[in-house]
Amino acid sequence: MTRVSSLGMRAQAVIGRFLVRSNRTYLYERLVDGVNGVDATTYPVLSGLARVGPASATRLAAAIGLDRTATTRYASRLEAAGLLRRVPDARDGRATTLELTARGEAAVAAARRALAALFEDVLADWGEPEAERFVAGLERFVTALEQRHHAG
Amino acid sequence: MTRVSSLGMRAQAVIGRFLVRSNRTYLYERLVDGVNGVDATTYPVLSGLARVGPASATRLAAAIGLDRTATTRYASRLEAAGLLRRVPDARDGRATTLELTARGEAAVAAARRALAALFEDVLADWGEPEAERFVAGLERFVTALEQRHHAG
DNA sequence: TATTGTTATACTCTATAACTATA
DNA sequence: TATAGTTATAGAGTATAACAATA
Repeated sequence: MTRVSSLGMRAQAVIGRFLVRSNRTYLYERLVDGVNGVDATTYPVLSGLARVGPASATRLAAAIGLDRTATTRYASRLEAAGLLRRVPDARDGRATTLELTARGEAAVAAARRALAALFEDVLADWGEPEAERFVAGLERFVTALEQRHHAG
Repeated sequence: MTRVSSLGMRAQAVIGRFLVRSNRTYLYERLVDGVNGVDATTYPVLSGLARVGPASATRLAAAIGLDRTATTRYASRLEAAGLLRRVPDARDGRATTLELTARGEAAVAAARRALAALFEDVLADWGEPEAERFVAGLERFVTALEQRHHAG
């Protein structure tokens, strides 16, 4: 036996399937479908802002794993679509705070509902405790992965 | 209560975290780290070919969710690196079959082992039946998602 | 005429470099 | 001098269009 058990191999196989381009594209399409002014490129900015709250472009960029120059450009698109606004930081003349407008909040909520409905549908024929255990497992798994990532 | 339960919302939240760019990049780096001649761009072609077996560029492209023109170009890179070869199709003069070389097979195996080791590590402090249940759940979940996708 | 592989081209995403204003 | 935001630029990925060869 090698160090890598069959469980690890099964995990990499299924996660590999999950991460293939066609799947990601499918999920992003479902996510932004019918949400005006948002696409797969700008959604991470919108969603990240909803997650961390009002923030500077630099801080938001770090949170979503994107360069600050890309972040500010996508923020401009969302601003043009009326989904976020820029407000000057009163305590630092250099800084600008990005924050969602009411329509931006609504757009995020709609996108999340659409994705949640899809997953709800997928889990519909699972036993309730089974589905609950699985989602809890996902939360634990992703959190552990994030920690490993941030640890370097 | 809306149609979207909190479990669906929890699922979309955690999968959203999993799919963020920084996480995907991290996984792809781990995946191809130290595997010569393969990067995040060409890996899907290599891996897809391992999954479906020898195939034409057109068929492989459909399997990995990539355009056939991109597929054939990335295949050329992998060919130059000695990881796959092109063989003419005896029954159809237009077609070319892509197939992994021995080194290509070894590269895929190495990449998969690297990713499996990471996941193994993440799951190491889970109870064994818990980890097993979770991976089985993932397999069921991803399969259901793929079916929904292919259904349209 | 349709399809396969391939190349030419154009578009988008994203990072690095450069610029301006403020600390 | 360093940092925030922004814009200019360049490199990479990927699709559409075009082409040659074969069905």
